[in-house]
Amino acid sequence: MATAASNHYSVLTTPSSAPPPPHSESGSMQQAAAYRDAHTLLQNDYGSLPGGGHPLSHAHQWITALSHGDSGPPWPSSPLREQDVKPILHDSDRDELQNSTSLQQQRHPHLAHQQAHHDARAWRNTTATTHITGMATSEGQSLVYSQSGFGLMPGGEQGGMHHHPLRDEDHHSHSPHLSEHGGGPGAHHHQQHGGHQDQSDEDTPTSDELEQFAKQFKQRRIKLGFTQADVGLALGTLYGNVFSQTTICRFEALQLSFKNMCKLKPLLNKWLEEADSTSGSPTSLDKIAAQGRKRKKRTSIEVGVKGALESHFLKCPKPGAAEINSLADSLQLEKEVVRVWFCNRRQKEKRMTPAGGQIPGGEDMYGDTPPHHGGQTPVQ
DNA sequence: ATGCATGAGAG
DNA sequence: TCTCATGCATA
Repeated sequence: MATAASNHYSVLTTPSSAPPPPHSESGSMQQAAAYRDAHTLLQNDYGSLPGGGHPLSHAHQWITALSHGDSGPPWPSSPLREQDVKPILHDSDRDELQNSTSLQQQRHPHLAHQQAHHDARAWRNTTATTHITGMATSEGQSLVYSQSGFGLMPGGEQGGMHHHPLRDEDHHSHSPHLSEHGGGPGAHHHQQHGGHQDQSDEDTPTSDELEQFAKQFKQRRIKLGFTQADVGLALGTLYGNVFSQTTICRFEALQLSFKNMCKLKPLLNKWLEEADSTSGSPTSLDKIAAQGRKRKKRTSIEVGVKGALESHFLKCPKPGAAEINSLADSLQLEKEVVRVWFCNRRQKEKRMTPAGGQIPGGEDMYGDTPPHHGGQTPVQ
């Protein structure tokens, strides 16, 4: 296997002999899939493990602030309309993926990071309903949906307004912990769909909206027998924007930024429609060739070192070059590794709530304890 | 599901 | 250099 690890970058899913729709029965070997020695066979097996098996111990949700006393949703109705999707094409894409013409049709350099300050919203912990009726038998579900929507763009964003100068930046001037809402008042919570639930794919969806959609999406996806990886590839086939299992997973787990969620929602929504419409049609669909890429092997940071890093992070989330150098030296890690670690750490802090971290009652490092909206069932 | 990594864009 | 979006590789 040693040799294998050097190349073949997954995506070998090409089981033309895809099994029939798992509609039949359900709840048979659900979690089994999660532990079966799958990776020995396929690597993209992970997609089939969600279901009733995962404990979701980490319980995502970015709670961070924004305890608007109003009934308004935690998220601001940011004017994000541009759904410029960025196809995954880095350097290897054009090399290895050049054959799959359908892909990357558009690549706006102006992706921009108008992320603004709406990533630290309070997602409600509504992981409930993790039930899975159907089951993704295997990743081999040769995506059975016609490519009807091929080439069509979501929301008509391609129309030409996928690009607005909106950009607030994170302004890391103050304590990085406080993210954007500097204390509440600055909070931007207004949009409230009081009366009608728009959001079909246009209009900025609300946090609640996204949450529900994500949940529904996951359920349907599983019922249809698709894995997260399948969906990711399907999106590429349908719109030319390939996404990885990771992204789909994060979407379902609501671990993306608000803007990002909004951007992906329309795509996933369309996919759902397609998949649903053609759920019975045996349309073959070859997947994109694997993307060979010589990526640096993931550095495994040992627990002890991690602890040290975390300690430093608590003290100084944004260490300077000097600090990083010192740390790297102390921990005997590459400077780059340390730097990246901090970057990732910050991102993590921004997106989700550190499991078992500062949520309630405890000491929330953000100086803002999110009020647990009573009403929804806790994680099941 | 998540950790570490890459890369684009802005400062 | 940081943030932010995204993903390979891995637990």
